[in-house]
Amino acid sequence: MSHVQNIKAASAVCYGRHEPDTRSPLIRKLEAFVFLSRQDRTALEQLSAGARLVEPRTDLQRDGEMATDAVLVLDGFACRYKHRVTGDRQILAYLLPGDLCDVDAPHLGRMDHAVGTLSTCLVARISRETLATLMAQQPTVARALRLAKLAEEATAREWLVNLGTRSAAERMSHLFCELLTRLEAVGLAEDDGCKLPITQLDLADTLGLSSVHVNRTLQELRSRGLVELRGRSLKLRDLPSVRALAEFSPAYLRPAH
Amino acid sequence: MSHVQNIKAASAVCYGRHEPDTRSPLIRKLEAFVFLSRQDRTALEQLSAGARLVEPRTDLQRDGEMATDAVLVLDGFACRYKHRVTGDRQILAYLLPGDLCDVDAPHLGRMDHAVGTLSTCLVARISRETLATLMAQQPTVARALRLAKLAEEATAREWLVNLGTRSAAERMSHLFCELLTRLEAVGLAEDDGCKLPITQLDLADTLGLSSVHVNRTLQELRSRGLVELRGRSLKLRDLPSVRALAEFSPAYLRPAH
DNA sequence: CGAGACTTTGAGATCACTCAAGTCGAGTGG
DNA sequence: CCACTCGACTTGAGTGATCTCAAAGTCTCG
Repeated sequence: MSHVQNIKAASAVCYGRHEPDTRSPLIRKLEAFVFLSRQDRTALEQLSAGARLVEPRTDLQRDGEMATDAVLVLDGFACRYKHRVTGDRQILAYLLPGDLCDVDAPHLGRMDHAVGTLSTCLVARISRETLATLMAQQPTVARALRLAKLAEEATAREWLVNLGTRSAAERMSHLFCELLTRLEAVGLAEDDGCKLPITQLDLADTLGLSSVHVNRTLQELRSRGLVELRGRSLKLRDLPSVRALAEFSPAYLRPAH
Repeated sequence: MSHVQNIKAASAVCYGRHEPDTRSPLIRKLEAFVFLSRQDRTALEQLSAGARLVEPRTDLQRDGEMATDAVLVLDGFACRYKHRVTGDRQILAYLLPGDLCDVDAPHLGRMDHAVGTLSTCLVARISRETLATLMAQQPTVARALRLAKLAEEATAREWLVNLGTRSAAERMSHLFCELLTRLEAVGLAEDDGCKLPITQLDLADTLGLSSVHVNRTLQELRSRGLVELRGRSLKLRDLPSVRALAEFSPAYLRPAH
């Protein structure tokens, strides 16, 4: 139920103030890496303050500009991406609820890629100073963020293997397994299914395929009883087979375990 | 003349003790990012102590094992790579002279990929403690290493674009431009040429192509007067055209500039 | 109900792959 | 010094995966 369907629905979203189960996805994610104290959680919850709804297909950071502050995704799908001069786009990574991106942006000069929303997103911008204070005062949080970064790097390596060596069906299965696992970690998946609020064109630009071929591959996976993707929701009908096809093993998403 | 041709020749290599021009490649690389004091340089030179020659195709860190210490490449080509259960291999990154890899390996639990030599290499292993001391006592060096890491990440993003969106000839050109630029930075390239001590099969596993297709693409680039690769040495005969074909811009290799 | 974005389908073209054979070159042993 | 071996490179021919182009179908939202 968590993905922002439209602006009105999302306006009602409220994180972690009264109900124990509606922790911010950032906290849920980091708790998979470390044990957070009450102070840690409080500090993290404050990051969500001032979150704003952002339309689909909106840039959060532009390629070539100075990176100013970090971006925290609270709901919806965003991504890092790069455009070629030919107009081709390659998506480099997905930013899902709970992902805090460009923690060390300040070090970097100009961005060498862009960050943008795919669906409507609930997003908080976090200033360099806020972040520095957080990292200094909550060392456990700092450690968790470092581990999250390592997971991000491992994910990039998996994507290289995906693009370099796997067939269309394998690539797509691998991506679905990864997204499902990551969304499960923040409580946004159940029953081997999750929201997938992106277009087939987005998938194509992620997997290095044409959108036509994405469509046909999707049909193939469905006809084999493996995967179903209708509306904006994804269901892995036969998780063991999908994992086997993709050679997916979730270990890389949990470094230091 | 810097690449290790064979074991006897390499045994004579001696870094930065007497001659000002034979600085360790690590120092040359980091000086592209920051200004190093004499103490910084001395500390860095000590890392090269105890370097050993390693045969081609030898693992330096195995996939799935605990990462113990960091690896500093002083000469030769090494890489990060991953094997699929099908036997396919994907090379994830090249480790060239001056590259210090897995600085934060200690954080990580088990390696999610392997590191191995492609050619004969001169390699120093650096313990976690040595590294920690260095980072604590030479903050400038620590900063340079962080910048080097950012460049590594940017490189991985470029590779994703390469594998996802570029044709065989474009991919290969892009890789050549990148390697040339990186080797230039450590004084191992001249005249738009450099050593490239790897096989066509290695190239294939880097570029996500078959070795047969690598061979044919190489011939195409040569017949177009762009690139020559014979023996183990590479020459970009028409650098502007190769760069244009590859859409290569070296900015990503120099963050914060 | 109309417009625009997204998805689906068909058909032909192309890029890259596989398999298999043959060549080349460096190193080895007789 | 030659013959042999092994790994790397090259070549040809056929195959298959994926792409492009173009048109039609569907859904959503105003």
